[in-house]
Amino acid sequence: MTPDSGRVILHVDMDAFFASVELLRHPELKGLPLLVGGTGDRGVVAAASYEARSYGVYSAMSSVQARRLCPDAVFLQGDHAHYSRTSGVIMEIFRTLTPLVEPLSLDEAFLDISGSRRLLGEPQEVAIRLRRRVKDETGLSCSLGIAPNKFLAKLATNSAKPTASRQGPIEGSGVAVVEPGRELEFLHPLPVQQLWGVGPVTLSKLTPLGVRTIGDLSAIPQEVLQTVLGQGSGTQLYQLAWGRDNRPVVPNAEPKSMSHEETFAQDISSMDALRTELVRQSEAVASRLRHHGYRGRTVQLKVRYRDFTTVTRSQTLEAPTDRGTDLVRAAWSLLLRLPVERGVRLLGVGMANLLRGELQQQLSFDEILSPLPLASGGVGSSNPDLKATDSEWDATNSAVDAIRNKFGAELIGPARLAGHSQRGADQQWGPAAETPSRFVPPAESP
DNA sequence: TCTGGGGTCCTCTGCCCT
DNA sequence: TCTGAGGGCAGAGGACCC
Repeated sequence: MTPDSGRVILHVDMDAFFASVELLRHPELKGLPLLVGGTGDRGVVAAASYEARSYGVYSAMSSVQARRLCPDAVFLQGDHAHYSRTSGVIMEIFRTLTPLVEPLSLDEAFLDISGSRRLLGEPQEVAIRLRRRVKDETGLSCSLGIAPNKFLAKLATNSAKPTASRQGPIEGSGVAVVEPGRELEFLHPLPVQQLWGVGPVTLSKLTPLGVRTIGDLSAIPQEVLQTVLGQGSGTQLYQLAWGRDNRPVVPNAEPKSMSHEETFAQDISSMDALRTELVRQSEAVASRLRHHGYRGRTVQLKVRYRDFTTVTRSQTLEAPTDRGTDLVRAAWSLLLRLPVERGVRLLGVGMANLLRGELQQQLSFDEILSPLPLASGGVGSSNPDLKATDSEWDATNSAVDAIRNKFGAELIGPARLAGHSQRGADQQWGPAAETPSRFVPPAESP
């Protein structure tokens, strides 16, 4: 028996979500191998239809490799905004069941229905009804797992999923239940890679210990795992191997960081071009911070070189900020300390140490000693004698956000970005190809 | 043959202070 | 005054997840 007895956790995972959403917009593609993701040579597959999966293509595979394995696949540049809207509709359906809904990503969520058995009925019946409702209201299929905790519920979902074949998906059970008291019977035969936290590196440390299944892992003393994997990971994996996971379903988890990063179609070695990218990304992060009502203290810079070595640098500011100018200043000083001549493949800017809500703004020395009226120099003036104050920056940012909300993000921005096209959310999975691999008619607007 | 973007969490190291 | 131990914190990087 696990300590989780009494809880009823539902895990829902949409089947091939992005690909299925595209099939609703392009019904003529039904039955064909379909890939969604970054169509360029540096892109990756975000989702593959079950027909495409039967060729060995899976999500996170490089687009080049996916094309090689399945040259006839239709490859669509993803439309993140559309998937996000569809996800919102699905999450609202979940919330009619219980307020305890924790989205894991656009296509996955945990629901805690522990207290609702009398109201909703037996968990399996609840899951079957929910699955039918999602299908009726969105046209999309999902798989569900029910168990006494999150970890087991998610594994249960995997066992309920459809499988791939050249003829299309072979239906799974759709709903799988791990009954209380039978957790280990379900868990221990599974391969150890199915444990949360076991990736290639951890697997390579476990294999010499003779660990193949979760049951094998559970037989290793916890102290040995702590020695091999570290205190935290060793303890966590041992607990999971015994089916123990008491993490609650958290409906509104606060973000710990926000970032924006981009792989370029060609490597960049010019400082001027990198500065432009840095300004663009800093503005994007700052805009999101303000939109969600956060400020942050730690600015992070990420650089990936041509040879794929990746370095990160960070700087903690004296006061939290949500201003693009502050991010640019800190990120630029970090970038100046790195060699870029060999070519930068990816650049990223992020903010961590987030704080919520309006904060008391401390006056800067500039403001105390020489407050300048906005009209005298204007915000962002390059003349140091005409520097804008903090409150002027905040007022400007508010105005810019309002204009962007009303007319679009491209309309207004830093002078440095004038004439540079803004990168859209549809490049989430890497740069797009200049020409599509197969012609697909544009989707009609919803 | 390569390897996206946006995250979280953990570990290790070096520095500062007591 | 010097030195070492230990705690707290920031920074860097690795591993992992969807």
